[in-house]
Amino acid sequence: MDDKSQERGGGLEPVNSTDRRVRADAQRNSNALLEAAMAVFATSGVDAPVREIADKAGVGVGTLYRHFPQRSDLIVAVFRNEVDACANAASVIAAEYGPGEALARWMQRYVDFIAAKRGLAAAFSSGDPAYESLPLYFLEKLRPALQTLLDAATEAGDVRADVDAKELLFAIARLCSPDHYGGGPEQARRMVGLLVDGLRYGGAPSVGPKI
Amino acid sequence: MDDKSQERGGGLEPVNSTDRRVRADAQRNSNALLEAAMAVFATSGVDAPVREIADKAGVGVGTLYRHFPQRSDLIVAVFRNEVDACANAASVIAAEYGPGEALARWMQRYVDFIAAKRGLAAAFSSGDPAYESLPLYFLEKLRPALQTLLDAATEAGDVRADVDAKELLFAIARLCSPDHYGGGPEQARRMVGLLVDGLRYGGAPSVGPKI
DNA sequence: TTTTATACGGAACGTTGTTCCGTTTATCAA
DNA sequence: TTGATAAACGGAACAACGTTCCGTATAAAA
Repeated sequence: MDDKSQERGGGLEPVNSTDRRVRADAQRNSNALLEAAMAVFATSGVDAPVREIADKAGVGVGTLYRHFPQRSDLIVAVFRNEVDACANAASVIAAEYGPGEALARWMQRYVDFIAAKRGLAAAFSSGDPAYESLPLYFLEKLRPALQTLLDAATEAGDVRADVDAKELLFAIARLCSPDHYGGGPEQARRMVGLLVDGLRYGGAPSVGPKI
Repeated sequence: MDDKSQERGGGLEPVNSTDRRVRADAQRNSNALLEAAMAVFATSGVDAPVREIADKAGVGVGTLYRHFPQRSDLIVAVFRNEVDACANAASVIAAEYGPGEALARWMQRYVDFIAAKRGLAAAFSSGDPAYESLPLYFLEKLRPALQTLLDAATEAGDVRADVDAKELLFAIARLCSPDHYGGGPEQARRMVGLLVDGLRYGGAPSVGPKI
């Protein structure tokens, strides 16, 4: 909506172009609130009361609402934060492992993210316009991350070339979906593992179905 | 949980085996509440306040809670009611049209139901144990209804034989899912129409992929 | 009609998201 | 270093919600 959101992406330069600098305690509290919200959402779910988050951050609710004018803003911030973390993990993992292994490991990292996001997913589908921008953000951050891993693995001959990063992201998200009544989270892991093996299958030789 | 739920399925014999008969006003109010809830949920969504429903039914909140001890009970009742309506529509439509046409028409009826259920779907995935029984109810009511239509259409040679009713139900539900970012409800209709055409395709001749 | 179990209505309670405002404090100019 | 001041703080207060409670009204049985 409005662009007065200061440094939502977690920037570390608290300078406000025309005004004073952002006060140190404000920055500190904002970070504390984000961390507290992350922890509370993880333990008590997204429906946890804001007071619980404010308490955990050691601030009053007034302060909470100063930084996150609505409850949904807090949820959005946590989501974007975790999307960023997941996207950033790609380059870290890529620096540590070979292309094929890196791809597989990041996949599982992504599954963890989706599984954690599960509680939030319901909120996103609630029709609240506050969450409208999230799918786009999700795609813009995660697609390039995965694409880079895919390209590297493809060039190394570890993985077939005919897979679309976006489709892969959504396919995995669906595999983790709870609509498969009866299947637990380990089923999701198995399915995703299968998917990754499928990617590896057509690695160097160009066999297999070329849809 | 407990089985003191009197006549949840909409039975019309208000006799309580060992006690007195159910009071007429109680039955009347219960029906009024169910109808009001259906209307309110359709217009204001499942998050509509209970007072709004009580008002629409011309009843106090105390009466509402006498019939539906928890908010979720009201949602469950509306859901089951609409599942019943959708299931019952099958035989009505079957009596009015030929097997193939009946199948196609009921499909669209089912799509309408799923679309209306959309708001409720989020609540079901919320992990609230109050909704645990719904998927089973959904399947137990709707699968036989679709199976009957499918059998008739198959026997008439209008439709191929190698389709599972349960899978079809879930497939359509997924086609109507909002996760296909950007696609509106008309896209769902198109996709389902495509699916129905696919069923018709392998009708009398047994060609086509036999997965 | 009288009786009585039952259902009714809506005030009242506890918990939520959100707002408000008097108080505190980090920053800047002197 | 030291006021001045804009900014941020804390938590009481508010509105709206789901839910409970209980005095009152009433349909059904005697």
